[in-house]
Amino acid sequence: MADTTHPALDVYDAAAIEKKWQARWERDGTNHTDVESGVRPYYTLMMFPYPSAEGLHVGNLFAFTGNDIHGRFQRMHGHTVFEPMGYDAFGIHSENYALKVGVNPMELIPRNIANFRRQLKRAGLMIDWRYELSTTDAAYYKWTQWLFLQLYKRGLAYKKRAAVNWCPNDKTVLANEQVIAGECERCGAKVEQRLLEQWFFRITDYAGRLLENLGHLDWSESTKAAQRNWIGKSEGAEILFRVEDFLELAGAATVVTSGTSESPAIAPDVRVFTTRADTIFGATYLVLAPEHPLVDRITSDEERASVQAYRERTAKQDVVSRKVTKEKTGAFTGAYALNPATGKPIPIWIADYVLMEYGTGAIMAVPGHDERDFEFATTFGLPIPRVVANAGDDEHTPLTAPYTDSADPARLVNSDRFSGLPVSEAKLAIVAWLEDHHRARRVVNYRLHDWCISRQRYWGPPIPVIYCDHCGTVPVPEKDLPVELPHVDDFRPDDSGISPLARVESWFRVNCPTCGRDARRETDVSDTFLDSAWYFLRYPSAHRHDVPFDATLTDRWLPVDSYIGGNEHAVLHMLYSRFITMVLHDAGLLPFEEPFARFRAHGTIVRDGAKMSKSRGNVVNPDEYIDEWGADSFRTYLMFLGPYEEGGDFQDRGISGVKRFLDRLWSSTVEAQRSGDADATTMRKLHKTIRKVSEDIPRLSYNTAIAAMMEYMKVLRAGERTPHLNEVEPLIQLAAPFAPHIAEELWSRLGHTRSVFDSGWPAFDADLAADELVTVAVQVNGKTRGTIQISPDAEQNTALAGALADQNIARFVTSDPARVIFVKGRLLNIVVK
RNA sequence: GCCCGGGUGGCGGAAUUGGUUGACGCAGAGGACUCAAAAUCCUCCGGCCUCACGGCCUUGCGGGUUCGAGUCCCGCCCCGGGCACCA
Repeated sequence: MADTTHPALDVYDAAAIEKKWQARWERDGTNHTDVESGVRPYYTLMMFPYPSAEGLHVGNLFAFTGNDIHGRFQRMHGHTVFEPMGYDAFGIHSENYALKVGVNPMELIPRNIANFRRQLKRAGLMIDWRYELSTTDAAYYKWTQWLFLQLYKRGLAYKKRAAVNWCPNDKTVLANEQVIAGECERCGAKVEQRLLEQWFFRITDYAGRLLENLGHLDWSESTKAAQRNWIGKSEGAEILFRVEDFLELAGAATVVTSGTSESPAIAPDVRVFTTRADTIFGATYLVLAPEHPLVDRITSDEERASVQAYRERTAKQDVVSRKVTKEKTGAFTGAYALNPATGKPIPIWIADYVLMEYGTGAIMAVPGHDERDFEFATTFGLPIPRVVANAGDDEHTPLTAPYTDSADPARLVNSDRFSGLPVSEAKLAIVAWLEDHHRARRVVNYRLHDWCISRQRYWGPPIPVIYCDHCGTVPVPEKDLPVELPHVDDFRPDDSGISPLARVESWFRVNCPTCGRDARRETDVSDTFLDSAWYFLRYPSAHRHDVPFDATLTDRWLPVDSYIGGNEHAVLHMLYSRFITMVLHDAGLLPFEEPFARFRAHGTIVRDGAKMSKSRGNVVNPDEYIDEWGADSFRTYLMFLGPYEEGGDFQDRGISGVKRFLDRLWSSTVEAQRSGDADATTMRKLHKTIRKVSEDIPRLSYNTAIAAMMEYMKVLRAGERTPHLNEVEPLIQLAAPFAPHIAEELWSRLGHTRSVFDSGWPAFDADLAADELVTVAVQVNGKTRGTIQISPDAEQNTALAGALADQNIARFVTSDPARVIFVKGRLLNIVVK
């Protein structure tokens, strides 16, 4: 094919020119990034897709196109832009599909990827395909396993037996993040509780930093808010309650014989966490989580049977319904503790509304000022004293409902010498007072849990650990990585809670790397979120086989300059990525601790007002639309249908407007080639458009940028005149990020030999954009009564004179103006009495 | 319950961040071209009143601040998303 051959002479043939330019870009390496030494590197990243069998989703394309426009815009501003693509191909989703069709994901995934690649190439994205990666390649997951080892080395990976979320349908453990309202995020099955040995990452060690750093990240507010919620910081105090009459309770004999380091002879303290230390005078009982380790020691003989029964009952209950059920149940332990504020004994109960995982697993119950405690006290007939009063109340006003306000008018009552203090002051004063007696300290708690990364499944990177009877848990030496995932015919999970890999003896039987004796591999694989928690580090170094990420390249390209993705990953993926980055930073392997300098969450696309779903049959298949309208129209329409960060409504009819715009761009260029005259009005509009588009693209305000170009198109084509080349050329450049193929085609037809993406960005000239006359709105008493045309820098007097010359305006000015407000070039408001 | 978004014509959505509400597009109406249709091009297009000039109303609801409020403040209602027996 000769370069000079144009697919059609004067008609915009999208299919032909898109094919032509995709081939050209590939041949010329137009989209190649000089990763080693390109000037002003700019890393635009989009969340990599899971390559499903259904093919590319419009949601993906919406995200990628938005990112691509931003990247192309940066390139036209002289940056070396790196826009890589990869596949998040491990995980339950792929595996379940593979099970359904009965084909090993090792065969399935490459097919899906090939289809994705084909679709992505049709969309005309500025991807450097030489850096493509898949998390399922051993060359990639070798380093995912390496990452595990780094965390292990630093004491951040540990194994514990824990009650975990078990999905009976997918037959695997789920992270808390993957349980939505008590159901499996993937399949919707009701999640159960199971006790299994699991690997965890100590993300809770980083809770404070993960929260703190959010303050200075340039991210979508919604994403930051979601992370804040998830981390769930709460500031309060831990207070010690001494168990009363402990010796009597435990029985003197027991105490003497078992007087070890545990020293049961000393009455134990119950440590509680509270954010309302101010209400301590109203704490009339304590509640421990049923699993609390102290329960056995303090339970009296009379209550032992009922306490035991209650504990067994809760243990059987699944994690979910325990948290959702609001009815208060519990059992009295027979023990009492001393309230350190009042010095009075209060009963100790156990109840499932207190969770062992949060705080200290024990609370001081203040039924008067906490809804849950109020319910509990009501159920069991416990006293409900008032220790906080509102403006109209006093210490005698009975409580018919819990009073939980802590804002201003609320003051302490019935609280000894603290009575009368506002809540916030009382909090500090009471904690300080108890602190002096070593009965309290200020504490910060987080809702965040450690990250469970074990999966009893097949389709993931094996966790690189070996168990040896002599040496214990031995991490696989780095030189032995990757621990390759074997091809297994029967990869179905079962109820055993053990990974399918445990059935492959030839694979898991190994020699201990330390002592050489018989040992066995860990048969669990790691969570997919670990794969995606570091992929952005891999892209620039995708060609390096000796290191996960090259120091020089990393320094050049990271942190990511612009990250775009869906808010469905606001918590999981984005939080884990930040955590992993911080860990690597602390290990001295990265110079920064936040991976994404700027993040914008894109919105979701619905169709005809309804969420797209297979069952509803309203899923947009990109291939069909690209076939019918061309990628340029499709891309531009996706960007036009709503504000990028909010998404929008995909309506089939709407795409024609965008297509018409591109048609007109085409014919205007063709016409302009047959000469034409430059025109001041058009130039003025052109420069206004350049300014608008240049401002809108960095803000991801793509819909208004396109609207601005359409507006310009109207002016350009107004009347009988033929447009001038100087009026059209810059428009081609402005449109190029949105519709790259047609832009390249028209650009080359105008005689340019280099890509439009290397042509720079049209300059905005304020002088050329300046209006000769502006329309000023004239109001009388704030109501618009007309407009006047005046010079943009005309003063108030001129404007007023002009306004009063207008009959319709003048008739509302019934007396001398009491006041005149003038906003230059905008508005004149005449105020009359 | 708490935390983020959002509510503007028949529809998708604009609005210089306190200054002419409805840009741009879709749908609709009328017209030009055509034997005709498609395509293309032009005009109109929030509601009510008026022959018209023009007037009144209108940004979820109710108040307020201001010369002026879609935009700011107070109190509500509804929709989408996140968190939630987290002490």
